[in-house]
Amino acid sequence: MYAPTSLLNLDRQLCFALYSSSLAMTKAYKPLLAELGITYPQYLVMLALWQQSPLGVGELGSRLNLDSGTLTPLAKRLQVLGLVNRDRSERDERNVEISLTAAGTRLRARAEALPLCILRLTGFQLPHLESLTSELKALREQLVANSQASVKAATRVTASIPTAEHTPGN
Amino acid sequence: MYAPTSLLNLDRQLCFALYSSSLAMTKAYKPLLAELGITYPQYLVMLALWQQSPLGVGELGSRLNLDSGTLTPLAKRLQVLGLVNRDRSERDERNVEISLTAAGTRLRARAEALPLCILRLTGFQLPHLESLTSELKALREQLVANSQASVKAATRVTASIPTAEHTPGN
DNA sequence: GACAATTAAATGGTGCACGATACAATTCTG
DNA sequence: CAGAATTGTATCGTGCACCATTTAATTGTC
Repeated sequence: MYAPTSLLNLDRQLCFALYSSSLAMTKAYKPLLAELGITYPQYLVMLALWQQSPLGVGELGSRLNLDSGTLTPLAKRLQVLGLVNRDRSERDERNVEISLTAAGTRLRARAEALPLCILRLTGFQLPHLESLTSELKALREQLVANSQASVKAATRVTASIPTAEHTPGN
Repeated sequence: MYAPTSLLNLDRQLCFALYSSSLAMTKAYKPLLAELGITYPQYLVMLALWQQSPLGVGELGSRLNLDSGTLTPLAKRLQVLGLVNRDRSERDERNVEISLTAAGTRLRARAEALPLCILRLTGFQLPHLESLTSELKALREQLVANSQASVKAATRVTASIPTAEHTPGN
């Protein structure tokens, strides 16, 4: 059985290009991160904390677009590694603040070599890499905004909650 | 603690842009695929099979860049859903052929609406989407080729297997 | 100031991804 | 043609992602 080219062709799908290049990127990082003793999602958390520490679980989640079900166990593993602390906020006991330990801060120096290693692996020129990065950021924002709009529109119908604004017509 | 802009800045990372836009894409597909009763990786397998069926596990893996540890249980779930068959090849009993059932073939018609739905969610023009797709494909190929080269080079050193060719000298 | 809504994390369950290993069928080699 | 290497799947263990639910703390309201 064979189907000719169509809109469903695997190699035409943006979704698949995104999916497989993201997995390939993760694999490219893996041996480099293994030397630091962390996984790829753990590295992303460290990147966020190297920019600002401490960060609450929720704030971390909104920066990385991950939820507490992902971040709670991940942060616990980083804690076991001695890279972060997890402490309840005193002002609001609901909040858990993730902060860098001394070892976590020190790790940053060893991580600084990574961006250049990866740049080389891509074979891209820096400006090209940067424009691709910002295009993907724009794509993500579009998807998040429009997906939410669709869900909201559906909710509005099923729950019949009247609202003042117009929904952008899917 | 606050660190100013640097090469490690989260929003500058191509890896993070890829990672988060890929997850956002998966979430955008989720409600659409829920109506078909399948998950996103299952959808990718179906895309491959709609192009050609049957496909061996290995062939499927090389098209999707996934290994048997991922595909075997995934294909079993598709089998439980009644969308595919899994049969040992008669010519070579090691091979397991994944083939569409009648229901699996029928599902294609319902999936044909998806690409346009997603195109709308991206807010992109079709040519823009296509160029981004092929750029990501090129990126993936670069990463796969260069990552393998690095690993090979490392293996060559540690195992001291002499070879004739030069390794691209990162 | 009790009590209902809201908010923030944590928990439990499912489905990937993937490395390492195991196992069986096939192919290669002497 | 017997044993060794190779090949193709399956299995197991770990670590995500994410949904739905739970629990605890805070805020809003009467």
